[in-house]
Formats: sequence, structure tokens, C-alpha cells
Amino acid sequence: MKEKDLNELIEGSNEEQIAEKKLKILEAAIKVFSEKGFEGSRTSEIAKEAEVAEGTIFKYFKTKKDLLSGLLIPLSIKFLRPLIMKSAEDILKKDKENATEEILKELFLDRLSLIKKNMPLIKTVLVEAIYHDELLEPIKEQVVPQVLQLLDSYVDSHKQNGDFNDYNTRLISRTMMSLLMGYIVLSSVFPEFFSLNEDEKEIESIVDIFLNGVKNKGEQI
Amino acid sequence: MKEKDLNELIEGSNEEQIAEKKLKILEAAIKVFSEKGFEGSRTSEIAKEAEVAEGTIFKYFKTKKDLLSGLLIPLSIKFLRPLIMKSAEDILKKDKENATEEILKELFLDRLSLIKKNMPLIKTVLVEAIYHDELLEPIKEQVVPQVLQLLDSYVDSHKQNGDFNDYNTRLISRTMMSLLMGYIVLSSVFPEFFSLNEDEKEIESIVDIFLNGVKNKGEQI
DNA sequence: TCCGTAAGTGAGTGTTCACTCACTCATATA
DNA sequence: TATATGAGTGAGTGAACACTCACTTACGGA
Repeated sequence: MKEKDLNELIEGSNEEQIAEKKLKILEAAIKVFSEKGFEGSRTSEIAKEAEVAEGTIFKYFKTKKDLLSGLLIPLSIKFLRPLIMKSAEDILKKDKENATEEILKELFLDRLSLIKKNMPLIKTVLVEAIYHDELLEPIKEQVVPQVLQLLDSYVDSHKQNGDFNDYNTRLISRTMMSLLMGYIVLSSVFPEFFSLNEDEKEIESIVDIFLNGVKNKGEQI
Repeated sequence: MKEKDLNELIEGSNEEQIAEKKLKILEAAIKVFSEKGFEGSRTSEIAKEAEVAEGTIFKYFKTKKDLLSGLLIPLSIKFLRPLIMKSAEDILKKDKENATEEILKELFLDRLSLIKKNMPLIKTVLVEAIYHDELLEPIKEQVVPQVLQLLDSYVDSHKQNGDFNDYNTRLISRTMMSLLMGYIVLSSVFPEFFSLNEDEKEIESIVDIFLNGVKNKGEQI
């Protein structure tokens, strides 16, 4: 069932139907790459994981490297599209009705679960992008601008109605990303040091610090 | 000259003198690993970079993997020790005399330049720690607790004298780390999107948001 | 000067790996 | 039923790799 998800998404979006075996190979590649890294993974292991013969991999992907590039399509479909679409709806619709705190909390929690659900895929693509420039380019062209457009426009509207201080918009967006990324990375790599509470409590605190800072205002002169 | 740095540090700290060739091999390994990743690196390339024969590598390191573990020693000496020592001095001494803003700015800038200077080493160890658990353990035992002890005690003292709000200490420490990490990662991986100013201006803004948050207090009811 | 020791060398080796290709077989069509 | 097609297979292959080892060289002490 799990491997159907991707296919449905792709069908639903008018892209060419991806063969069942090809899908299983991609899912297997995500799993193995995320556990061993690209160079540390063996095509034989991916074949085993996908329950196909090793030759089948090379029917669908010319080289092992093509298999890595092939992950970019699942990345944009499974991760990027929901990221963009759901955000647009939620933020823009509910923004006026609810407190900023609530909206941000919901937004952060939503992004958090989306990232956690796609962790192996995201991890693989981001880590390998460090060593393979070809991977970084599509991210710079397709992912980052979309995410920033959303965040920036959200921030801008709050600056305009006086909710937010007049910091540089991009600085505020970057701060939001830093706080969420930092939480995810630190609490998953070093859980014994940084996982203090359930996600919901944590996100609440993060939003609170983001909005109010740590300084005790009673102290100010 | 560059490869002398490490040696001097090690000598100065009463550890055994590291042979010149061994040092060159470690420096070369840091360079090659950081460019290609551990599995993507060839011992032949490391040998070439270090200007030694391939066999020499295996005189000093039993296996290629030992070479990776060997990086942990340079890591703690080149990076961790200065991190701990300089912080302890600076923060604790100047804390009372200067404004919190100034201390934090100096602290962040200092950590930033230390991290940037050791980027290839830090990058390699952190990325490979994802795939090799043996690397993560020393970090969990030697690096993270030390850094946290420092940060936490700094935060605690500011909570006690009323400078900081009564958030969980670890939460505040994590926020500081997230903000700095986020800035470093985002502005070095996606400079065209996130490098807005010189480091000093950026750090000032980060400290300001950390202390005061983004919310416009005039708006509050 | 001669020897002993140890650092350094690099051609050689066995293994592992990505990739190929001649083949099988299930299904579609007539 | 007979034939054609192409998806799928997996033993085989050449290249690349980590690692070895017999050797060379440099040097300190007798």
C-alpha cells in the first residue's frame, strides 16, 4: 500500500504513470541511501530491498547516480507540493481569525510532521546535495524560492498590519526556519539532551520565544 | 606551516608527539573526506594530497575507517578545546561589565569564526556520524555535554539575575544553538537567499531577535 | 665503516562492485 | 493455438579499490 501513495500522487497530477517496479526501486533506494549514504549503498542491496533482480534497476535507471537524481521527483511530489499547497490554504485563510500564536503553532506542527514523515527522503537528498552539485540546483530553483515566497509573504503581511517589528523580512523567515530546523536536528540527533517534551509543548515554547524573545522586559531601563 | 598548528597544540597539551607524516595524512583526509564524503574518497587520493605513498597511510592507520576515527582527536583539539576555554574566560569575566547584547554578539561572532575556520573537519565528522555510530558516541560524551554546560550556566546566571525570562534553561540554550547553526547552514548552502549582510550585522540582528522576539509590543492588548 | 632498526615505498593481490547481455516467460494479439 | 513483444532476470565481466609485503633508504650507535 505504502508504495501506492507516490503513484496516486503522480497520476493525480497528470504526470506519466510510474511502473510499479520502478516505484519499488525508488522506495528501496530512499531506504538504503538514508541508512548507508549514496556511496555506501550497494545496488545489490537496493535490489534485494525492492524485491527485484539487480538487472531490473538498470532497466529503469541508466546508472546508480541516475537513481539518486530520480529521488528529486518523489521529493517534489511527496514533500514540496503538500508543503506549498497546504500552507497557502491554511495560513491565508485562518490568518485573520486566529491569534498569531495559534497560527504559528499550527504551521510549525504541520511542517514538523510533514518533515518527520519524509525524513529518509529529505535527509538523503540534502546530505547528498553536499557532494553532488546537480542535486543542489533543482533545490535552489524549485524548493527554496517556493518556500520563501510563502514565508516571506506571511511575514510581510504581519509587518504591514503592525503585528511584527520592522526587521528585514528574509531575516524573520530565516529565523523561523532556523528554529524549526534546529529543533528537528538537535532533538533527533541528540534526543537525550534536547528532547524535553512532546512536540506540541516544544513548538509552543519555540513560537513563544520567536514572538517575545528571552529578555525580561521588566528589567529594561 | 598549516600542518604545524595541530602538532603544536598536541605538544602543548602533553599528548604524544604526532609524526609529521601522520599529521599530513590527517590533514589530507580532512580535505578529501570533506569534498567527497568518506565512502566517496579514495585512499590513493588522500595519499596524493598528503604527498606520501599509499602504503604509508596503512603504516599509521590500520584501515580507512581508522582514518575517519582518527579525525576525532584533531576535532577535540582544534575545535572543542578552544571552544570551551575561550568561552569560559570571556563570558564569565566580561559578563558583569558589559551589556548582554554586546556579550552575546561577541560570543556568537567568536563561535562563528571558530566554526568557519574548522568547517571541513566539523562537516566531515558530523555528516559521517550520521552513518557511523562509533563517531556519534564520542561527540555525545565529549562535545555536547561540555558545550551545554557552558551555555546552560551562562543562561542560568542570567535567569537568576532577572535578565532572562523563566524559560527552561535547556530550551534557551537550544534556541541559541539553533539560531547560530541555522544562520551558518542556510547562508553557506544557499548564499543567494540567506546572506543578507556581513556576518557582524547578521549576528547583531540574530541576537536582537533572540532577546526581544519579533512581536511588536505596542500592538499588545 | 658497518650494522641494526625503523620509516617509507609502490607494485601486486584478492575482493567487491556497478553494470551488461543473452536469456526466460507472461501476456497481448491475431 | 501460434507468435510477437518487452518486462524482468541473474550469472558473468572488467575495473576499481583497500590493503599487503618484500624491498629501499636514511640514520644513529659501536
